[in-house]
Amino acid sequence: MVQKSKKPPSAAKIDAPVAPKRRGRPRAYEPDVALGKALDLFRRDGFAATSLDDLSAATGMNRPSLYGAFGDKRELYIKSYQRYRDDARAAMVDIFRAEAPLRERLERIYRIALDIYLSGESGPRGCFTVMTAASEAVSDPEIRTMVLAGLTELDKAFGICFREARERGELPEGADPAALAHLASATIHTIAIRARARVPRKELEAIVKGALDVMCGAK
Amino acid sequence: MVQKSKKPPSAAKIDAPVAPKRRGRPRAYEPDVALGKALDLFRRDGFAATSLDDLSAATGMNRPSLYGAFGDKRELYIKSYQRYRDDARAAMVDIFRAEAPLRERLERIYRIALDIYLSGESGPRGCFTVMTAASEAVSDPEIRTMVLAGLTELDKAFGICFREARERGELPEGADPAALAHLASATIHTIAIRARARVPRKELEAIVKGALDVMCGAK
DNA sequence: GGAATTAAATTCGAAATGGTACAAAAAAGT
DNA sequence: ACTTTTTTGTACCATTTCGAATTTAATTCC
Repeated sequence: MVQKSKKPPSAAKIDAPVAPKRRGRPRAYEPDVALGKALDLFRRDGFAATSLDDLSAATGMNRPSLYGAFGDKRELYIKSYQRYRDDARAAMVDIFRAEAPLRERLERIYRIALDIYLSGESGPRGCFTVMTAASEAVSDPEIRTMVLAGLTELDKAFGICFREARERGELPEGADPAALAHLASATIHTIAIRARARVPRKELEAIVKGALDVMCGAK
Repeated sequence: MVQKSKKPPSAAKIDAPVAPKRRGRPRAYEPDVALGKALDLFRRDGFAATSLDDLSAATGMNRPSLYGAFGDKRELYIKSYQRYRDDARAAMVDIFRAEAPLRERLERIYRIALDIYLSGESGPRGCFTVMTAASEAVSDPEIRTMVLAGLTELDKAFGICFREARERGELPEGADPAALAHLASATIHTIAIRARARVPRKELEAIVKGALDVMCGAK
């Protein structure tokens, strides 16, 4: 116990996630899980219909703590949306990068999408971008930028899929990857909307299958 | 001025829209235009973010009058949505019924859709079904029913288009009208969302063109 | 002209909302 | 033990919100 000085600064950069020995009273919440709860609420009810009291109850943080940790309601909304996009991207990026036949890749993407849209205790939660962020996008430039980034990111990911597939001969020479990508995104959007109207998963899967038949050629 | 009695009751049934000689103080507003103003607000801001004061200001009716004429906020919202669907249907029904080549019919439908989604003084208004009604649909069964009706109505109208086109030989035998109809609806949905994010009309038209190329065969 | 009827306009009230001020609490540093 | 720092928890405030009660105005019927 003689050498009880601070851990060698050489490892300082490495174990950033472990106890940073903060100075004051420790937090009674985990910022990440709290943000997840906030995200759930915003997804279900949208920006305006979600009150700070609701958020406070869901996160277990009282309002001043919420404010201190995330800023005002709008900032919390934006951070929630950021988190949603990060999660969605993380869930899909491996599939988009995978070396697999076009149809299989797309099937896996849509399976993930349906998982995201249909989960939720109090009904299917749909897609944050489609359901609530797009609404705010008209009047809020910052949210609009994020929505646009989300939309084009998806378009591009699909576009790469189709371009690679064409190069591999899975699609006819004349196929237009950009147009197909927009259709693939459109299919994402339509199932997000229908999920929110409680269309059962079976029907959504049928819609996806029909779209895949058109986009990839009938199986 | 001798024969100043009411107009002959024989014409009563015919000119229903003219003065019905109501009993009390006449209305200071036209219910139809007031509902249109309410619709505009709900489309722009959604249900929760639209206050009765906003609605009162926009319609020129004070709150008790609003309440008396349309019921509470939720009823007004539902009536607005009803009105939106009626307007949209009216704008499209002739095109859907028209005797014209598939591609031309679809082009006209999408032109109307873009007109609807992109209009609005304070930014593009998007689609009521997609932007606000679908959000409410999770928790409100009545709204959900209307949303589902709107979605399937569009699917069916597109389905008829594609079925007729196949019968006329405009599509290959193996084409699946139901799947194509879902893609056509999906394209409606995706442009509604993108319009809301202020994607310019030119880009939306390009997306539509690409979708048409895939669905109808490149021109 | 007066009663009846319908709607407008004013006003009220209870609850909820977003945000903040301030004191108490829990930890680390000295 | 005492100070410093950070967070919690309570209470508060001004404003907004939805809804309704009440009064006033405009019209038709008798």
